[in-house]
Formats: sequence, C-alpha cells, structure tokens
Amino acid sequence: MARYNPKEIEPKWRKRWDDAKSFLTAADRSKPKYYVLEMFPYPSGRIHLGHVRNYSMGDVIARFKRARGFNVLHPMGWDAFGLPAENAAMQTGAHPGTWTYANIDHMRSELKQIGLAIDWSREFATCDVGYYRWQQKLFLDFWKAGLVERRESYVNWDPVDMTVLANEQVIDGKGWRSGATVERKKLSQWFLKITEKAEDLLAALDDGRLKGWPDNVRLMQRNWIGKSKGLQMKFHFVSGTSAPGGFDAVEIYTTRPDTLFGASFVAVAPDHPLAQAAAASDTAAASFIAECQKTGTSQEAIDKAEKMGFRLPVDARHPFIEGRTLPFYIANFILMGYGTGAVFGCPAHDQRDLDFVRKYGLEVLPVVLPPGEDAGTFAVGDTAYVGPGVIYNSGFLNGLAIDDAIDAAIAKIESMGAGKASTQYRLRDWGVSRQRFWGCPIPAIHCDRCGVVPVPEKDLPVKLPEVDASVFKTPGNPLDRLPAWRNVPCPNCSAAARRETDTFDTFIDSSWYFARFATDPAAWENGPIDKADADYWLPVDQYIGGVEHAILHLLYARFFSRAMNDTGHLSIDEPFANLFTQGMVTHATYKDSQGKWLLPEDVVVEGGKARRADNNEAVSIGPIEKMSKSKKNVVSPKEIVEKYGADAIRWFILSDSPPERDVEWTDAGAAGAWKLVARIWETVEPAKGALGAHAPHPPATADLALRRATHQTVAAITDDIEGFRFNKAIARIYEFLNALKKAESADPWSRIEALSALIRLIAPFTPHLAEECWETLGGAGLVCDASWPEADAALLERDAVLLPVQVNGKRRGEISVAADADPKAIEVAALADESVQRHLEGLTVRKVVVVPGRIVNIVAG
RNA sequence: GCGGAUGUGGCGGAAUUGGUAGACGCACUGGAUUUAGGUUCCAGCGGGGCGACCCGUGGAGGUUCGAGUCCUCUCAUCCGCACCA
Repeated sequence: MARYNPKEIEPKWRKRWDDAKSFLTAADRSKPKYYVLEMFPYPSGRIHLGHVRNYSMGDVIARFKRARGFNVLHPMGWDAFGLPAENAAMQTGAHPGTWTYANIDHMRSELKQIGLAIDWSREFATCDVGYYRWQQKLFLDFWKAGLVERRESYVNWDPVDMTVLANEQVIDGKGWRSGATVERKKLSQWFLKITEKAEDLLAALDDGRLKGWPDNVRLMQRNWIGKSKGLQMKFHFVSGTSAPGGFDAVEIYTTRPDTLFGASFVAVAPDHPLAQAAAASDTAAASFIAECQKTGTSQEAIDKAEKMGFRLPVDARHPFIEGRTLPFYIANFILMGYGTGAVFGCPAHDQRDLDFVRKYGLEVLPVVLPPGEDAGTFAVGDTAYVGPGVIYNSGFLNGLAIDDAIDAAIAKIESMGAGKASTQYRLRDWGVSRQRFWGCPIPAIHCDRCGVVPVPEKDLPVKLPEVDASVFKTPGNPLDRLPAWRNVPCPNCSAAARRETDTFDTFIDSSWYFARFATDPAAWENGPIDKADADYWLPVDQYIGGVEHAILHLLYARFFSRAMNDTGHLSIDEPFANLFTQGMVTHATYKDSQGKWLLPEDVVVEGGKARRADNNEAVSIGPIEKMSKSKKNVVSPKEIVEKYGADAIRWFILSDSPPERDVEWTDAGAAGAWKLVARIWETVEPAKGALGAHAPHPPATADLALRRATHQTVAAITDDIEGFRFNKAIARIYEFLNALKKAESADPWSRIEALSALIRLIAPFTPHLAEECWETLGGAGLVCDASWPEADAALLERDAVLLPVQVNGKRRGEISVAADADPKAIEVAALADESVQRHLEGLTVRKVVVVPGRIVNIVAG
C-alpha cells in the first residue's frame, strides 16, 4: 500500500478545486443561502495558529453547509489599515502600503495552504482605494443624516515627540519611545453619534434579534451600554459664599437618590465648567486640574488612580435637611463624559466616595441598614455597603426598601422643582479621528470662511498621497506636513482651504466589510453595497471570531448597520444572526539560563525536561500562555504544514478543546493528528473502487451492529457540527474507526456503507484526505460537492438497554431490560438482581425511583 | 477599579443538561510483530485496599431518592476596558 503523502496529495486537490472553481459563490438563488464569515485578519506578516483555528472552524461550517444543500458565501479579506504599518515604516523605511501589501501576499499564500473553501474572487483589503472611497461616501451620507458631529475630546499627548499616542503606546503613564510622562490634551475631533442608537442597540440584545449570540457577549454589551435610571438635580450653593464663575448651583446626576440623606460632599470633574472657572481665578485649582490631566485616557488608568480632591471655598445646601451644608470639591474620579460631570458623594454606600472621604476626613453616615444589622451598632469601615436593605437615618424615606426610596426621593425632588428623573447611558459617542497617516482620509475640508465643509461626492475618493518613506522618520502625522496634498480650494467659496488630516479609526473599516463581501465584485465600482445582493445574503448567518472583539468591534458593526439602514444602504439592523466566539491558542513558554525567551523550535522536550536543541543547555519550562511574539512561544503554521500537512493541523486545532475554550498547541498532538490521517487512509485504501459497484439497498446478510454504528455516528456528528462541538465530532470519528476495526469481518456492503459515510463525515475537517479517499473508493465527482450522509432513523433505536441500579444513591448492580419496558417490570428486575439483594440485606425498602432508560434507585433503611 | 469567563486523572477534555464520573485523544507501563524505527498491533492506565469495598470533579456548607451539574459563601487563574487590531 502506498504511504499517504500529504506533500503531494494536498496541493493536487487544491489545484483541482481551483480548476473546477469549486468555491466560487454561485449566482443560483433557488437554494437557501448561508453566509459564513470569520473576522478578517490584520496583515501583520504571518498567519498564526489563532488564524488557523478561526478559519478552520469557519471552513468546517462552510463545507458542511455546502454538503447540506445551501448556497454558501465564504469570503476572505484584509483589515489592512493601522498603526503597525507606520511603526514598520519608521523602523525599516518602507512605505506602510508596501509593507502591508507584501504581508498580504505572503499571508494569502499561507492561508491557501490550509485548504480553505473560500471564494477568493471577493478578496479585498480595507486599504484598497476601491474600498475606502466608498467608506468616505458612507461617512458623507451619515453626515447628511445627522449622525456625525465635531467636538473636543482628549488624546494621549507625548510632549517630547510632540505626537498623539495610542493607549497601547502608553506604558505606565509614559510614552513608549520618548519615555516622557504622557499628558491629556484636548483636540477637536470627529464623532459618530452611536448614543442616538443606544436604546435600540440595547433593546435588540433582549428582544430576540440576537438570540443566536452567546449570553456572555450580550451581557458584556448590555453593561457597556450601561443604561441607568436616576435623578438629575441641582444642589444650590450656600448664599454668601462666592462660587467661581458666578454659579449659584451645580447640577448633579445620581442613580442612588435613596442615599441623599447620607451625602457628605458634592464634587465636579476637573473638566467641568465650574472647575474651569475656578482655575481661571485660582492658581492652586489650576495646578490641581493640570495634575489630573497627567492620568492616561484609558478607563483603567482613571479608575486605578488615587482618589484626589481640591476643596473650593464654597458649600452646597442639602436639599432635604435645613441648615446642613456639604463641602464642594473638584475630584479626579468624576468623569465629565458621564451624567452631568458632577455628583454628590455618599461614602457609606459607594466605594469611591468612601476612599475619598477617608482621605479628607469627612463624615460617613450609613442610610441603608443591611438585613440582620442593628441600627444602633451598624457602622461602615473600609468597605462601602452596596447591598440591599432598609433605609434609615433618612427622614421621610425611613423604612422603605431601596427601590421604593429611589422613587420616593425622585418624586420629592420633582415636587420641589429641584430636579427630574433622568436616564443615562455609560456608552459614549464614538470618536473616529486618528492623527495618523495609514488610515482612510476623512473627506472634509476646513475653510476659514465656510467652516468645516464636506468633500463633494464628485471629488471622491480622497486618496492617501504618494509619499517618500522618509516622512515617517519624523514623529507626528505626515499628512500635516504635506502642503501639496493638504492645501485645496474650498468647495463652497474656492478660497484657500485645508484638508482634514485626521484619518478614520480602523474600527470603521471593519464595521461594514461584511456587507461589501455580499456585493458581487462586478458591482464594486457602482457603490459601497449592492442593495439587492445585500438583501439576499445578509445578515451573516454565522460569524466567528475572538472574544476580545465581544464589545467594541461588534457594537460598532451593529451601529453601522443601523446607520446604513437609515441612509438607504441596507435593509437590516443586525448584521450577525449567529455569533461564535472562539478561544485562544496557547503554548508552553521556555527560558534559557540567562532568562531569555526561547522559540519552541529551538527547544527539545523529553520526559518533561527541556534543553536547547543546539547546545543541550538546560531550559526551564514556564507557564502555558497565549502565543505572543514577546514570549516567543509561537509556532509557525507553515512549518507544521510542511511537516504533517494541512489536514493534520486542521484536525488537531479542532480536536483537543471545545472551540470556545483556549487550546494548547503541542507537537505531540500534531503528530497524533498526522497518525490519524494515515490511519484513515489505511482503513479506506483496501476497499479501492468498491463504491462504484455498491448496491443501493442492503443485503439480508448486512451487519446490523456496524450499520447501527454508522448511522448513529452520522446523526451524532451532524448534531455536533451544528452545535459547534467540533471536539466531540472528532472524538466520534475515533470511536467510529474503533468500531470499524472491530467489525473487520462484517459483510462488504455494510463496510462500504460505513466507509462512504466516514469519508463524507471527515470532509469538512480534512478535505484533502477526504478527496483522495473518495477518489480511491470510486466516489462520483469531488467529495466537496457530495451530499451529506443521512442517518436512517430506524437504525438509531436500541432494543435493549443496560440500566444501573443504585441502593441509597450508590451503584450496586446493572440490569438488562427492553427499551420500552414499563417501570413496574424494571422495579421487579432491579430488586431481583443478586448484587442489589446483597446490599439490601437487613434493610427495609422504602421507595424505588425508576427513571426509564436512565437509572433505578432503591431507597432503603 | 469596572465588566466577562474558567477550575474534572500525569495532560486536553467527555458526561444524553439533575441519573453508571473519567467517552475520545495525548503521555505513560507491559507484551507481540518488524531489517531499523519517533512503525503497527494487543493489554493496562483517578487514588487507596489482597479483597468485599472505600475515597474522589479548586475549597466549605446546603437542597435532593440521587449533585461535576442547582443554591450560598470562598479561593485561584485568565481575558476585555473606548487611540492595538
């Protein structure tokens, strides 16, 4: 028998698929459609195993759905704008575009080696002018529809490099290149008004529109949107004290008006107009605010910063308690972007307020009494009490539960005319301006006379200029320094004007690519999306990607769909009907005696010990972590394909862990997958040509046990693939192979039926092997065009079952009964079992629980 | 800080969703075959005990005839946080 050689066989089948145009999307709209999409990759340079896992899963689904008679769309493209290309330009002097397209070419060839059933005719990169020109058009349409706004917002500013930094470029509050302390700086920027869609984005999470999404992702989105009902109200300042800027009151927002009687202070954000007014006349206040600006712009940095406040010489009047006054602060943990940028602090029931108050020595008055606590002795230490309870120390609110007290407090404030109920969202508008070169230019022009003017549609696209790579040596955005590109006449008045030099956040690029894929490439010149095509293909039936995108990318894409619907480009609101979030690929880490990270390929592991491959020096094995360049625990898919073949890598990456969980890559596992490939080949090969002469109906001598195994396997694997349980589907293939081995003496008809099913069952996982087996067995055409095997329901039923029998919950025996035996008969059989009787000696049977088809439990004492 | 997840043999995991814990694979042990093998095949493989049996799903309680699965508390690890993609 010829040894199975993937090096020759795999490229042969990939060429056959290409020649037969097997995976071009069919124009045939009579079949039900199925759109399967994996999150497209960033062209970083090489395919990694995370990609292989992601695209293998999508490919299993795509091939499975094809076999089940669907018209499948399974495209691929490149999320190609972004910071790494500019970093590469700075380091190597190559133009970001040169670097990006070279990476794409390399990665495309690597991806093709995996044998994916992808329609490559629809491939594009987001940095193609042919793509981003239509993104500019979409933006102009959104602008017309009132979904675009310009306003001021903060960026991370490196004062030495004089450049804006991404959060990723801020390390421990310092710029990654200069090492200078990063500051917050206000810039005028472009925003998309995602908050206008907050209510619908939230509602769709629960009204069944996203029932195909995992619960945890829906929950994360719900928390991110963060709808809260509360009270917006004014705290008036004590007359006689002079508030900065002549303010006589400050408007605060709270979700806990039930704790108003426990208020200890009132505070505003450093960017609040009142704080700004104070800074204008008070240098100490100004320097405090400047100090606050040194915190980074990330949420984590702001939350973790030490609570600090600046006392202004003003007091606020308590709304309910005559004569009580509250000190007034500027505080660094109040966010201008949420609510009104001002709060009252109730330290007993809010941890941030408590931390603040402990620092400045203010009063802590509990007003919510936890169940079981005594009003006279309950006190709050270093942990605020945020649980349920009864309101006390609170005048007219005393005795109410929290929810009732919230309603009562709001009603009272409203009747006093001091405020009103108000709903707030944590979600902020989407800032889309980036001060970078390698992104989609924002189609706007700044004119001194006309203000900000949209680029007329006839002048699209606004192309990125051709530049010499040397411009990237200077920090900052090169677009600012290219007068020939930047200086243009105003489209309105023809006066000298300037192009917008900010480019779009790359999240915009990935917010509509799924709709572009749905458009036939023949229509790509006509507009961003062909409506008829989109109406047929969208929504995406199955979207697959990493859970790290659970919030931002998915939320932005959901917003974009709504905006495209508003502007007539799409008919849908929700782009992704079903979502699957896959786990990461991990690997052990290795360090040499000097503490340097080592690549797995440079390490030999034997008997749990590791040594260097070159000089046998001992190597320490570190924890298993997500594959990353910094820890060098990366394995190149290319080398594994060369060693074991694409089918083996696909098989192993899907076999070892549930798809939503992390999977650890091990060479032993890959080698095991390779053995499986060879084993299937050796199982099928002896039956060469047999399928051609296979009779349509089973003979009288057919082996019932083997036929049952075949049909049960078909039913189970079909179910497992539908439910994304690829690891279980693969385990069942192994079980089936074991059953086939045991049934070596079964009649030829039943064996050929089994082999024919086996080949079609493995085809989504190991497509090259399946084709080779299919051809050898004498199957008609390509197996990628063959239909999925059907399970015969009559062969799925069992006639007798083994039932475990428990005495007092412990397994003591086993009985064999007919599958349809009645509970009485089962009870009699169970009590008659010899081992059961031994354990019942000296006991009285009190109760017998019979679960038909499951178990019998005898309760005795 | 806020939000989300995960803990079962030496390892990855399975358990018909409250019903025989450890399917299947990897690793390991013993045996057989082979010119050699990092080949293939057979057997074994949670811990303890000669054995009948006993213990066992991160930890502590609870509900139930019955708990890996449900409830309460707790510990550990991982991921995301709006300018990384």
